[in-house]
Amino acid sequence: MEPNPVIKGSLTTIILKLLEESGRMYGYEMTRAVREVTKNKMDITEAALYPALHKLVDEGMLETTSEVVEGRMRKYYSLTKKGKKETVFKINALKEALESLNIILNSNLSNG
Amino acid sequence: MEPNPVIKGSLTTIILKLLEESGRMYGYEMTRAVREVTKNKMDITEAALYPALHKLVDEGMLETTSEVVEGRMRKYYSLTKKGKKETVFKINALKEALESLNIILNSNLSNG
DNA sequence: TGCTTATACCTAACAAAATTAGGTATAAAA
DNA sequence: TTTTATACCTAATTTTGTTAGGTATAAGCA
Repeated sequence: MEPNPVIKGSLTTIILKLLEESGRMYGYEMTRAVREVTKNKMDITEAALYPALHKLVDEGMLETTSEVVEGRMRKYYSLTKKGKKETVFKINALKEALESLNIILNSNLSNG
Repeated sequence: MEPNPVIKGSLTTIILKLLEESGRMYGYEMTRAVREVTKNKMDITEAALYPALHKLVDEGMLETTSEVVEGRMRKYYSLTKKGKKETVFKINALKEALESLNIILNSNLSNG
């Protein structure tokens, strides 16, 4: 059973949501957290994740601090003030979009 | 209140779902149907829709019949046998992906 | 009559975002 | 010592949607 890819366009919002919940996380940790909470059904790939993280930093949504832990580098990301505001909007927009999509996927035109 | 864009990657599945429900529809009708069932919250643009329809025809998922109704051309689309099978898979995959996304958006790591 | 709105199809150029397919490096386990 | 896990990353390509149009008919309004 292969995992679903991330629904396109939702990756940025997923990142923001994870950071809103956790305070700070590093990239690799995000990939594991998503696998875990979705029981391996969703997999965010590192090749999509890292560029998305860098873009959010460029946009002023995230800030980073780097640490070396057990001989390996970790780059922690956290929300900036601007990022916190944006997170609220993005999550609401995505939730609304998901509701619309659910209406279509669950509609039964012949009965409704 | 501007409508949400379609969640990227879901347009194909939306088309298949509409045709599974309705049997046959034409492009313009699909844009109206989506607006109506979602109460104007989702808007599928014709510039995204028509290329997506053509691609599905190329892939053998849809077949078309053209008619002139009230002086205007209508191109009706319906699912092929292959398209019907594919529709089941695509809808299930998208529903699973939405469930995973909902888990993340509704997760409260501090309480869970 | 002329203008606008609704219906109905479409494409080209561009941008955004993810995929494919790698690469580097350390630590731990087999 | 080879593999697995951790941890970062990029380049080229593909997929998909957006922006910004175009064509044409019919109906409604001024």
